[in-house]
Amino acid sequence: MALEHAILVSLLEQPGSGYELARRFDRSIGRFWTATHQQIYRVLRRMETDGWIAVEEVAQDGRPDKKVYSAAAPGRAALASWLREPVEPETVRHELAVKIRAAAFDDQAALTSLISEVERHRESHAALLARYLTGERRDFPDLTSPSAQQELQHVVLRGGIEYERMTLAWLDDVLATLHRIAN
Amino acid sequence: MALEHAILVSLLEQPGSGYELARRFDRSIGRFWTATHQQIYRVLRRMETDGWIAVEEVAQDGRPDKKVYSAAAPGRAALASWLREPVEPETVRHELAVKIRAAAFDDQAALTSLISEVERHRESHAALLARYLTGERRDFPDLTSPSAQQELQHVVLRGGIEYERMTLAWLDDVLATLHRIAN
DNA sequence: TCCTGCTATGCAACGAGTTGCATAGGCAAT
DNA sequence: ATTGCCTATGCAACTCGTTGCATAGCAGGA
Repeated sequence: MALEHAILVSLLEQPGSGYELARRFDRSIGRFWTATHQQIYRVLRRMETDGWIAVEEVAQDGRPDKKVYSAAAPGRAALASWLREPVEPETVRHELAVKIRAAAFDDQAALTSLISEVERHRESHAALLARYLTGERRDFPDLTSPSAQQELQHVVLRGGIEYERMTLAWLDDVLATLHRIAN
Repeated sequence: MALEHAILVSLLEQPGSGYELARRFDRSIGRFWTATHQQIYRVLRRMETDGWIAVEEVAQDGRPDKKVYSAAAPGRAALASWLREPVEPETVRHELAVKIRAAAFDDQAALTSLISEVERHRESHAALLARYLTGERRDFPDLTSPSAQQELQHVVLRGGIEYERMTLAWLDDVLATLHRIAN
């Protein structure tokens, strides 16, 4: 279980409310660990009960109040001991790959609809890659001596960028293959 | 939900028992859709109740009996309508990426233990890539006119191969970065 | 002989994750 | 004026996925 830990890392990088965390998970972190707002709120409450995080109620004008969370000492300790545990292999759930193999057992129409699905998929990966690259230029300009935190955030982002590049190239391969079959 | 569909595809490619399916999921399909044997048995029973698959009890000598499942017409129909639904974006749960960012908030010892974790991770990806490449040579020799099924299986495998190559390169980048920070 | 490991299936309990819905004020556009 | 969207938090019900355990026969090695 690592949602707690992903939240702790995010709060250490920058304190925030459940809502803000949910949006961060939709952006950068979310590509490595997805979570909905309900999940986040539930886990935040548990973490607060366990003393892993501290809360501060913040009144805002023009907007509902929010609870700003930040990592507390027991949370840091929990994160430290988790860091020393062995890493589990990443789990991938690639629905598209299953569909591609499924297309062998269906007709021409299914192939055509799959092609447009793959194209749509390709679009969204291209858009995400563009967003990553923009973020990289903004957040990681050439520095003579970046901090450890920046270096680590950057290498994870580079992983995302390379993943998207690889995926785009593979989707092109998939499209070429589907067209060859459908000809 | 796509475990049903992944099982259907696997049964269409080749009928088999729950146990055999579990092993297939540990091999090829498992890298695109993971499932434990308990999950598989539970879903198989549901699919049988719904008439998606047919069962045949097969006695074996020297081994326990097994139930060999195969896809039935309603199952094929369910697969066909699923194929026409929009694809959801793949979900990735990349614990290692979270740990790398977490390392910014811990000490030198954590960094050292993370480095050996990344190296172990790298080993297993290298081993998987080797297995994929062996499988590719075995299952997809140069053919003048491969079947649609072969083409589709092959393009999915190429995706796995490229994913592993990309991951290996990234893990090297991660190791270089971690060493730079630890120096 | 005992221990380990493989084939083969399954139950029970729990924890993780999803879906639908609810509240509630403010802002912007139609 | 009403509709729709954004911030902000949360409950309830459900399904999915994991973990631990159980059974049971056979094979192979210390």
